[in-house]
Amino acid sequence: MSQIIDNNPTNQAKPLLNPHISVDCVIFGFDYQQLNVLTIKRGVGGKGKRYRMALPGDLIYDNEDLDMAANRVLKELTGLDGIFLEQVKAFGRPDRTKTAVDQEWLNSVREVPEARVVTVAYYALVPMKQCKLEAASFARSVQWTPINEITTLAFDHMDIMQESIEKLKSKLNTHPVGFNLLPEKFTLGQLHKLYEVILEKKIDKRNFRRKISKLNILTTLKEKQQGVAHKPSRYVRFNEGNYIKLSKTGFDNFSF
Amino acid sequence: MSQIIDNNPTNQAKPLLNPHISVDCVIFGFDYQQLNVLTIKRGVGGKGKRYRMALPGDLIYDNEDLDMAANRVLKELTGLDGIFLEQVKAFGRPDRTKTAVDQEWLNSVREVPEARVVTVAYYALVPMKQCKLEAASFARSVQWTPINEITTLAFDHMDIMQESIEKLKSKLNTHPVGFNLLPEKFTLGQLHKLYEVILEKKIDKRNFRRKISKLNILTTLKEKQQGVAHKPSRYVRFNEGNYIKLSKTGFDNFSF
DNA sequence: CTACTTAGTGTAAAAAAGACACTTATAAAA
DNA sequence: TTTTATAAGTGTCTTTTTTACACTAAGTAG
Repeated sequence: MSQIIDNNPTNQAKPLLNPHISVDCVIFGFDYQQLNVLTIKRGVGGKGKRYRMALPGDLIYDNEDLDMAANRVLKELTGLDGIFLEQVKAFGRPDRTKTAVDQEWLNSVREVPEARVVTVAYYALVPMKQCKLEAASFARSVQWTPINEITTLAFDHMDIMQESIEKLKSKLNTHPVGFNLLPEKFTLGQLHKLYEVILEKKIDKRNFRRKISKLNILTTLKEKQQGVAHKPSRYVRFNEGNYIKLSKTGFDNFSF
Repeated sequence: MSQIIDNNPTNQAKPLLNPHISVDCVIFGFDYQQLNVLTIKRGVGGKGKRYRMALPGDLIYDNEDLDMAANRVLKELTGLDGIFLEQVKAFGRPDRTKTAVDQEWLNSVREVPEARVVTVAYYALVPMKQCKLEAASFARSVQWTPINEITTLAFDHMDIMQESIEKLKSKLNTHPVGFNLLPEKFTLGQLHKLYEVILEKKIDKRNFRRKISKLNILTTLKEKQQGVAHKPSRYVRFNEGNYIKLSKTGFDNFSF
């Protein structure tokens, strides 16, 4: 926090007094095949078919906490509340909004388009099927995009996405947060695939199952998978009680 | 980043357009006994002996990157450059500067004391002995304070410090960054103590030494400790080459 | 020369990780 | 109805890592 102002006259202090502050959200979804991120398309310049892909985000409101702002953006796009959401970090390169295309869009939408914008990035893990995507007022469209098909994004959003992916990976190695990407009932095969996709490596099936089961956070249901052309799996459910107990003591050495 | 403005007239959007942005630094030092943090004292109200302890920080300058601002604060206080410095996260509670004492100080020092201030926290690891502490223009004094003697700080600086300590702990369990808190030459005993102090637990000496030595990032020097009332230790030196090689492949399972 | 202190070292047991292959239940295709 | 294709589900052995544990050595202080 800024408890300091440089009031030494020999230092030419130039405190930045009118920046903008925004949040941007990297919203992850898993479709049982690959990892996806919610992207929005925005018109550039306001007319024609030109558009630009970006991460969803917004300026923070007066009296609004950063976390609240991120939750607001998330809810506006997906309709979902109470989602796993964690701050990544702040991004504040002075030139991060200064390319020609970025400025063109800001001109059409901001009162002070040249203002410096510091953004606070968040990542969220949502059960993809439960999302009701709704193009917010600011976006021409919202869509899930597989992460390896995202090659360019507005501003420094590629950096933000990349850092969020790294954060997700390391989180997965210390906390079993993958459940947040799955519906209430899921199969161990789906969870296994999820880990392989996010960590980008093959994981031995038996070793995976052994390790997960030792965590004691899954309840196996009676219900079986239906309509699959192979031996159906028993569904499991995430068991919050054990997870919370476990969270407190911590599971430092959980990693594949 | 803020690529979104809510231009839907039914939503009463209240984007925050004149916040302040600052950086705050949690600067860790190790005196071979305990973990210390650099704190500053600031006069409150401008007269008398009343003061308030806080973390060092400053408003960011125009055209200054966040990392640069944190490095600037760090250098101003310690005289040191090229120090291990990592962002923790942004803190932005709307009321984080709103207590009476906090406002009193802001009144004496800010043009817009009631402005909302979002701060970006950093933590730094410095070799304590190499610091030449210098009270910056904004601070009445600067001093090292053992972390367990810090009970109150201005604003939300206690939260910031606490989260920084957590971050340091988990960093130490995945990356051997502890070296940054020690001078160029040090002993394994000192490093051992450092781990015990930061992680707040006893670590078996032989197991500690084995694990560290497997990392292959230390070079043992011929030089011995002098003037100690016990068997002198051989000094070791951190071996950057191996560390960098190791950093790339990552040492996921490094934890005590 | 005695007392005190930290340095420095190895081994055995337990736990975790890694490698590995076959049977089973279902749907789809022949 | 038989065959084929697909993912589910399961156990053991080997290697690696972790943990627990105790004595001798080299210096200073008194």
